[in-house]
Amino acid sequence: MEGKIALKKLLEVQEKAYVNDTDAINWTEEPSIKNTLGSSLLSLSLNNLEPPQNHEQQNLNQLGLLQIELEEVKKENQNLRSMLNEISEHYAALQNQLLLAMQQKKLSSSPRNNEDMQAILIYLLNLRTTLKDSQQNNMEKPALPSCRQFLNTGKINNRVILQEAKIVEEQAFEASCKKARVSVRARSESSLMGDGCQWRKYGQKISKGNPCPRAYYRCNMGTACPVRKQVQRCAEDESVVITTYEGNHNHSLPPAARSMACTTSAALKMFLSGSTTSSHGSTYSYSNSDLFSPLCTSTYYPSAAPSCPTITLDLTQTSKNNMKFPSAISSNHLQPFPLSLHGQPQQSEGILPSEKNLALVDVVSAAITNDPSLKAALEAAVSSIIGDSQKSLPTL
DNA sequence: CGGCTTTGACCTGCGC
DNA sequence: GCGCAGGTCAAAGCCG
Repeated sequence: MEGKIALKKLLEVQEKAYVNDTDAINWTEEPSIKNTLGSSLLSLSLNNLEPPQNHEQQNLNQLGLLQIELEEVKKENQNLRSMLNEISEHYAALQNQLLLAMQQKKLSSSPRNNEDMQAILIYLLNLRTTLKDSQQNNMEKPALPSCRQFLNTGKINNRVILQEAKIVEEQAFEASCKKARVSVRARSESSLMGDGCQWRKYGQKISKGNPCPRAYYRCNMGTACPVRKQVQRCAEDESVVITTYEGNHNHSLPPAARSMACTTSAALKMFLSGSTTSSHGSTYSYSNSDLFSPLCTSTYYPSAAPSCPTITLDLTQTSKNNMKFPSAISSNHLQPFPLSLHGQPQQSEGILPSEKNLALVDVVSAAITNDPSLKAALEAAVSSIIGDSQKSLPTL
């Protein structure tokens, strides 16, 4: 009985040691086990003294059993320890993976990491190509730089390539701006849109399919300013005036002209950036939210000259909604944007201001406070349709 | 008289 | 090459 108790205590101690995640137990040095086992064996041997002969043999047998059991427990202990180590290793590995994943997620939001990712992609592509080539040509496995080496050496090159690509893109955009034309459709009784620039008429033609003549104007503000514009009434709706601008001003612009320039420039940028991904097909339309929502729409109409892309800003919907802009309101009511591409005529028929119109503009101005693009669009619309009431109105 | 508009002629590009 | 349409030129006319 005492031997069983001693063994039971031994197992309890061992179990306690595992639960407390203690190190290996030195069974010979552990005092509690040593004492328990010693006293148990002592009592066992004392009890077994009578009758001495038979009991001695039995005790020896029990001791042997205990030793065997002890060995088994030791083995189990070792197994459990190895399992614990394995689990600990897996836990550490998973923790590292988690940390890595968190770091990657954090870095992926930065432009620098995008650059690294591009470099890594290039590295992987190079790696794949090189391995493919070596496989196809039955070559030996080529010496490849490590990803880190590649990043350190190739990142600079990749950066240069990216910068060059950006420069080429910007140059292409500037070239497109010079060639591209911006057309503004506005509902107006006036033949000309007041935009702050001075224009000199140099020609007039009756174009095919439109009984209304087309007038040709040249910017008269700067010396040899290359900007030209065409003004023509819409054949379908003669209340709509189509004004087309071409070229860049080589002089400073008044605020009203800058407003229009801002809008046309923004529209042109949007169009040109969009054209890089969309084919120049039949009709390209921007949704209202793209540019001027909800006051007007912007639509790309295929130009008569395919080599010269034209974007049309359709401002006629504002007038459909009784959005008549009072002539007395200067575009300075709204902050002009410091962009310059196009400028526009000053001559326009004035529309007398009214309190209703003023209130309307105030409401709209308040509505667009948090929307810069809408602000620019409204500003342009105001400046283009208001015109300069002081100027006389030429007839087409 | 100077600046601007008008208007017919001319030039150029494109399609057939 | 020819015709057409769009774009430009320049002389004449108009206006302040």
